[in-house]
Amino acid sequence: MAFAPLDPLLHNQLRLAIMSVLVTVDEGDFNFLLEKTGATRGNLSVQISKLKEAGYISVDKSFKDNYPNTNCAITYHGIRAFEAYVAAIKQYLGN
Amino acid sequence: MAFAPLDPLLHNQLRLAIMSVLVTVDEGDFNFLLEKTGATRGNLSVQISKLKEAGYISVDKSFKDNYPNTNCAITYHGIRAFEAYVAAIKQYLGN
DNA sequence: GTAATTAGGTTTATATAATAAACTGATTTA
DNA sequence: TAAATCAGTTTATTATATAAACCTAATTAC
Repeated sequence: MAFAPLDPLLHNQLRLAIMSVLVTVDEGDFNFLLEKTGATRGNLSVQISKLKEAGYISVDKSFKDNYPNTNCAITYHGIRAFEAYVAAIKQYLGN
Repeated sequence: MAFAPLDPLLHNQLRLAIMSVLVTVDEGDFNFLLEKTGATRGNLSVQISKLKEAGYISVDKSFKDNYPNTNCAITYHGIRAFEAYVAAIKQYLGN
């Protein structure tokens, strides 16, 4: 039982938090994620981009009440990656 | 239930693997950790130093059969930190 | 006996990454 | 119309992770 490698994209506090939120709600916008994760806007923006680029989440940008609105949803691929990460890191945690 | 911060020292694959091994065996030398973690010597050396500097492990360097031998053991402080990390990251993993 | 190899590590070089600070552009309020 | 707010993005800087190169002593091969 060697240690499985940890997906570097998910082995980051903020990106993992984003995925952790999205895996339960299936949809959430920028401000929702901001509140749930406690991140700064800049950091959240960057990490959303990386998750999108990897295909772990889908990002829909539109306008809502005259303001830009960035809506995020986890993808099937993202769910699989998240589950794989959870299984992998549990090997490190004992029990 | 906001996300607890993850101890940056433990939120690293190799350092977490080292701690994961040492928390179960209580003592292991460089080659033992090398085999268990699958790391390179350089990386293992660096990460052992960081864990030692943080007081998470104690390191005893001696000679064994004419060769240098680096023996590592987890400290009480290290056990506490590991347990705190486990509790914290579980918040991210769901369930 | 000395050259090459192995053992057990350490040091350093570099590339990547994480994060906050600064910026942008539109909207609303004073 | 000036100032403040909203919703983000871009960039600049610092830190980090990792492998490659290096080091010293011991052993083996010739």
